[in-house]
Amino acid sequence: MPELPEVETVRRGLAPVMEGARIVEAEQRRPNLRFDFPEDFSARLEGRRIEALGRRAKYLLADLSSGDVLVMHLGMSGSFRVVEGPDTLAPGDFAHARSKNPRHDHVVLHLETADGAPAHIIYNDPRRFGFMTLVPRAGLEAHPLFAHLGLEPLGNALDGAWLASAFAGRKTPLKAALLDQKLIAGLGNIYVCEALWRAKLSPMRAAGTLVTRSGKPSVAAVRLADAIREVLAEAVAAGGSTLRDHARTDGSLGYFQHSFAVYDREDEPCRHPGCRGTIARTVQSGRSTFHCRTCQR
DNA sequence: AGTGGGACCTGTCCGC
DNA sequence: TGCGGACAGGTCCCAC
Repeated sequence: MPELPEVETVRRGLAPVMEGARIVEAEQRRPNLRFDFPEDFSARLEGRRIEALGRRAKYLLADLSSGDVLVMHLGMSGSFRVVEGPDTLAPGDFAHARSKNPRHDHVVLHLETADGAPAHIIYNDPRRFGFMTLVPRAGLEAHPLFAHLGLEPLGNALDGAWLASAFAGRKTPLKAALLDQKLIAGLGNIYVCEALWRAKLSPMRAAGTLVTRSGKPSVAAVRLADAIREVLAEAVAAGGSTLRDHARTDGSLGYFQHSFAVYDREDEPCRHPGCRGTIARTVQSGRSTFHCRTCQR
């Protein structure tokens, strides 16, 4: 599920249960996901208290009382479910509590919440492109996973001037530049397509063309920065997008997919007022790009 | 520097 | 119904 809005939605679902909770048992059901788990994964979790659950780009970060940070990435197909109460998967559980495919439940954190109640956090990931690891808080920013991560797009720093300077001199297409986590961290295929459509910019246009000769940000750069912030904020407010699986930790669905203007809308009419174009699907760096050739320039 | 391809995995959908 | 191929929200690595 996971671009920034989906990861933030997951964070908001998990935080009320995880923050302040103690990890009673960490059940690791296979040796690896995308990467091997650390050898002492369970031992470094059990008995610790979760002090806060944060997010950086598409990573979830659980601060532990030990000084470690539990780093979690959902890959393409990772999801979390929360089950409250003493029995994890008892027959009487709500439907969402049972996994559609329990064989992909790879990690289960058994918690005692801040209120002293039992709760269970279940990580399911059919494709196993996600991963979890433990990193000391002190060295987190310098860790290879984070050292080269770019700007957080919902922070205050992303504006036209920043975009124009970050993209200056780059001949790579806007689509590729926006997907590059070293520049902006958190965008993925869907929201890049959507932001470019909102800004009426072609995904094929060279990223470096967003700068004017005077060095000031172009109108296009300002439009794009605004579009990125708006589409992400709206998607977060909608609980993210749910394409083919549960997005949220209580089993409910995000609904931003109903607001897609271009993603997965090949051959459908462009939604910009007055535009008679239709949405085209092309492939850029091996991934589908959806855009309107008529109004995106 | 930039691009294209393949790799990592499983599930689903579509056409024959 | 079965089977093969294409495709999927991410990222890394290698060859040109």
